[in-house]
Amino acid sequence: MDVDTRLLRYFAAVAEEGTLTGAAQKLFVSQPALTKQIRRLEDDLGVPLFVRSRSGMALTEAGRELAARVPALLDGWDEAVQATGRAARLLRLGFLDAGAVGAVHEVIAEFRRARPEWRVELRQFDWSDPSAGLARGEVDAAVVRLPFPGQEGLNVRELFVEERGVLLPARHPLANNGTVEFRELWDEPFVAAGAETGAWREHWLAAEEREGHPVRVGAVTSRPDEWLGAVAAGCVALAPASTARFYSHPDVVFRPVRGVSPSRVGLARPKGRTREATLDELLEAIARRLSRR
Amino acid sequence: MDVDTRLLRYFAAVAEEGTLTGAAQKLFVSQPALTKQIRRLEDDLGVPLFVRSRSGMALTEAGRELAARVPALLDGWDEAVQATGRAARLLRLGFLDAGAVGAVHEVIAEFRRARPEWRVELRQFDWSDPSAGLARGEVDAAVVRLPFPGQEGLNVRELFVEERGVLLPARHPLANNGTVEFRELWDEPFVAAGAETGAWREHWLAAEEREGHPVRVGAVTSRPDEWLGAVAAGCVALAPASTARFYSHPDVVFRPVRGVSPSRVGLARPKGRTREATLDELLEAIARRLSRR
DNA sequence: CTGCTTCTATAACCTGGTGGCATGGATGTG
DNA sequence: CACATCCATGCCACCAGGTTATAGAAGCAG
Repeated sequence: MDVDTRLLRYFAAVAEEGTLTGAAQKLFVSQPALTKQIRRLEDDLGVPLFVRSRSGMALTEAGRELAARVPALLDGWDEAVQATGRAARLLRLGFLDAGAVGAVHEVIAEFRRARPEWRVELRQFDWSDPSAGLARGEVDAAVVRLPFPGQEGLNVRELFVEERGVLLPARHPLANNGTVEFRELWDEPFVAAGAETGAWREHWLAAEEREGHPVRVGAVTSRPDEWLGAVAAGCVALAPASTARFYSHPDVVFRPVRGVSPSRVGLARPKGRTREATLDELLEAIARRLSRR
Repeated sequence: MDVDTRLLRYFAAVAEEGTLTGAAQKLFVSQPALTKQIRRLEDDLGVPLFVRSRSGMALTEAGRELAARVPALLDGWDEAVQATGRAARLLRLGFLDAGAVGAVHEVIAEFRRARPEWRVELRQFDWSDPSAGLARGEVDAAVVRLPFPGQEGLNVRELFVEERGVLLPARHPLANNGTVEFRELWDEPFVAAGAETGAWREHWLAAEEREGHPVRVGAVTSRPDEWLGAVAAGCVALAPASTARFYSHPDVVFRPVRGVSPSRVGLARPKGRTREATLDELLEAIARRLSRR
């Protein structure tokens, strides 16, 4: 019988979490999708894995047998992926926005000179996965924005802190001010990340700094160009200061904001994985460079 | 990064076989499908796994690393599937045609009385997989028709031998004869299994008994009802004698044939897997009953 | 008892992955 | 020089998997 490792991750998440709803949030998928997948797994195996109830999903005996084996299988696969990367002398780095990556390109160029036999791949991820590919094991390490959901399962090293400002349509009245008070933005329509990103979405809507004032969501997007487009079309969005340097749009302006917490940039890698010395070397170099700011 | 175990089996087959074309036959898929899948695996990993040449596919260093780990992962998964079956007291048997299964139903009924806590699931597979689900690990054991491709990788025990005859349209001139000479059928349009089944297809077209005379394929099908339908519509097809007892169609008749080898029925199970005592017990009972004929 | 909350299940719809067939291109071989 | 044997590509059909919206069941508070 064939399965996708994705399905195994789903199963493991539900087994651990005990509810579909909860697991769905951690996995960045909708609850109905999980319902269907878990049911399909049971159908394929011909064996019930959970007992459903109002309070959630409890493992059956067969489910416990499976749950006992799945983590090792997933780890085994991740290790195999890592091994092919090692064999091919490839290091994969994930990132979300050009701002956070900043001087990383220079570090990589130096690294390349020092270790010409290695290749470094820099992959950009969209905001549907705030872990920049780490959650799914698609990269060896990632430059991330803290905080994000799933962070606890990773090894995260904070690098630096950056003020957040706001992107405004060029014609917006506040676009003339030097600095904007966050309070003035409370009733503006915000660009938000997808609902599946939970706390990450909240953080970029600055839900905590609103003193209970409700959020108006004007657009939902997960990619930088759509994001700028939405602002040009009349929405507003919080953004780290570096955004102003790396992205630009004729009808969008960036203004500092008083009253929102800063954005923290970190370097993340999987927990407790076998260490690849060359990767450590690169990450160390990146950390040194970025922390300096 | 997520993969389907199917993709891993594909990779393992190509790695072992050394050619896409050859592996495709063993896997019962088309060669272009394999080409695409292997390429996708390489793209996902961001690492080339094979070096292509006119003579086939040679593993790269990274490919060897992967090939060294994949079998263990696949075995691990199969074992996990088996474990859930054990925990749920479930035995899965695959079969292809009602004829070969014959008295198995009675054996199962007896077994059920003796071990009421166990459940036996009898699953029918179509001819796109002559191993009746064993190749993909979908069953614990299977009643099969020998020979079939992939047989070497399994533990096969021959049970009995059964003459093959021919299914003819009722209005066919030969339908009046008592026994048909196979030679008389050489130019008839045959119903065949899909090209992906290789030697299995050949065997049921009796390619070896034609003394080089070419085959005329009148229809391709993988399911019993389509198969009978094709015969009713004017094709002919070889079939084991038991077919006459288990399938019937108003416009189709069965006649014995002289000059084709008989069909051998066997009981197959995965090689070198941990033995489940209860499964052994059931298989032993089936073997005893079927061999008696 | 009623309304709210918190679970899972179902329905309708959309998209992209996966496979099949037919065909092309490259490269040794009789 | 034709042929056989590989792998790659283009086009098409289908289904698995996702999303949103909504229903259904069951505790819990007033």
